[in-house]
Amino acid sequence: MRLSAPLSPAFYTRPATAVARDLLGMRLVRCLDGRRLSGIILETEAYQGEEDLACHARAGRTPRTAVMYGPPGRAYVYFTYGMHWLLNCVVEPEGTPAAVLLRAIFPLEGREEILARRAGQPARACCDGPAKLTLALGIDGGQNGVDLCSPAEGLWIEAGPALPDAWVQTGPRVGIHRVPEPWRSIPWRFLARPPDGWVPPGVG
DNA sequence: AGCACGATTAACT
DNA sequence: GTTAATCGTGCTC
Repeated sequence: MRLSAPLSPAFYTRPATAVARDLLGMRLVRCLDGRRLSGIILETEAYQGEEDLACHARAGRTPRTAVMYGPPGRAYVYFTYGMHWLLNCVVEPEGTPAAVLLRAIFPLEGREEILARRAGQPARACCDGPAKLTLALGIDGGQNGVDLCSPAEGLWIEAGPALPDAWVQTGPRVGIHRVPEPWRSIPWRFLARPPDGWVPPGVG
């Protein structure tokens, strides 16, 4: 596939756990006024189906969850705690509500602007949380529903360096302590831990 | 119409 | 370890 091409719909038309694992190492790209910001995805969580009581789709199809019922490869951006925007990508075929939450990136392009947007934060901690990365990349409710398989709307995901399984840890999803078992403990969090000093290849 | 709570973060003790 | 900030959403009355 062409370099710098958004991942195709086929990538997203799969179970949330598979997409969540394979998104590790991919490059999240944000275009703002012609400037390109990007980072390597290092942490994700899978949310799959109405049965998954941690997934917003547990409430069925509502105005908020409608995007998750739509075509795969769209952004699902929602607002929480009265102040934070969180970015997901919709997965599974249309009609099947599922999404993958993006929780952390390794800043690459536009590092200066990213750090400026995260003023006061050390570089190491500037994008290591789901609400931190949306702030760092200028993502909010305006991006809800955008097509991540097209560069037209300034937000997409490209191929990046493959990360070996040895670097990937799994565990329970974060921040859902009120959710009943087995959903509270099911290991649908995927965290890449590259060796110290690792820098993604092919970047200037 | 009212209410409890949230896929969080930063700043506390 | 604890807690305030802050408001959309979904549920109950």
